[in-house]
Amino acid sequence: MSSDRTPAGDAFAAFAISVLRLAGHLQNAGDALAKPAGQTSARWQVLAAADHAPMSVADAGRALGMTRQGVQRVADLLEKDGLILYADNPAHQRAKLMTLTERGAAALDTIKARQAVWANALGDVLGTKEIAEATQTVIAALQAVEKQSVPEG
Amino acid sequence: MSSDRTPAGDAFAAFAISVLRLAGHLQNAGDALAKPAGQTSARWQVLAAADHAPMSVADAGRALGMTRQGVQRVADLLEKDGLILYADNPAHQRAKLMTLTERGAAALDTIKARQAVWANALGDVLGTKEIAEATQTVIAALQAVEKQSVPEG
DNA sequence: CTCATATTGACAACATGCTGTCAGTCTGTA
DNA sequence: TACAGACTGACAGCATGTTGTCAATATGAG
Repeated sequence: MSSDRTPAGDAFAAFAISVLRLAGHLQNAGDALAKPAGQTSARWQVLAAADHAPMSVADAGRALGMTRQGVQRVADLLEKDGLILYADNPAHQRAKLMTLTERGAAALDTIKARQAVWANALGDVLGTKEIAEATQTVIAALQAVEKQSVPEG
Repeated sequence: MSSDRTPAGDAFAAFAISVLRLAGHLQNAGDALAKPAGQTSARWQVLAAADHAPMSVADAGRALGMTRQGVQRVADLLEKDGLILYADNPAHQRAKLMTLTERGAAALDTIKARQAVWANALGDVLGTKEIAEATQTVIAALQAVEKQSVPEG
């Protein structure tokens, strides 16, 4: 019947399930890494974007692959907690630039240090070469999934 | 400084970011595959669990790596839409068994057929061998992340 | 300069999944 | 049998991120 999968299809389906499971664990690990700084994965991502360069909420959304509305909600919470502030943007009256406060920078430093310890340990366990090769396939899959549209409804 | 990452740590961090991005795309693809059947990825997962064997909401939660509360919400929606029904469980008065209705089975078949076409195409593009090797590393990472606890707060 | 168009922040509604809590329902042990 | 502890469904509340919509602000073509 038409719903049978080829061996290659089976392999990709198993790969996809594994990737989704790993992503769940990585998400949890990210939350755990950010927790001692009073943050979460989502807040950490926005802090990191603002640290990379002062940028508007919409900019950060594009950089993070999220909608600007989603970033906006997190950024408003970060501002309320005093981790970022909205600086005037000389080039745009409405689109303020998110910048880290001292507290925000300190929180980000804490998380980065913890993340380094964690990533170094896992890198050692798995092996640099194996990780690099798997990353290539993951990136290839990313591009293929983006390009390959889902079969028409 | 203590937050410097080793080459292996850099490799793992890049790998993690790629995996998280791919997971997002796979999630979107899953929603797109399920959409013509009027379903979503979450509903599809619960339907598939109930199709594999009649099971309680808590059983499905364990099988899917989710909390029973999360499954419960989706399952209640599926029941309301007539895709599953809660059958009496001779072994437990409260824990009813989710079973597919005809409509539910039909929806699942539609999704499975579409998923096969999609997975076969992506498997062809990426290559069975490369996918299998990457899957091994992803699984190894899964086990390592589970085992490796995050550095103490 | 003017005006159609795109961009941006703000707000509401929704989907998904989590933790916490409670009261029923088993289950194993004394 | 009796009862402590585990399991289960139900419900509330929260975090995350999405789509849709609106008004204010830039931007570019004429």
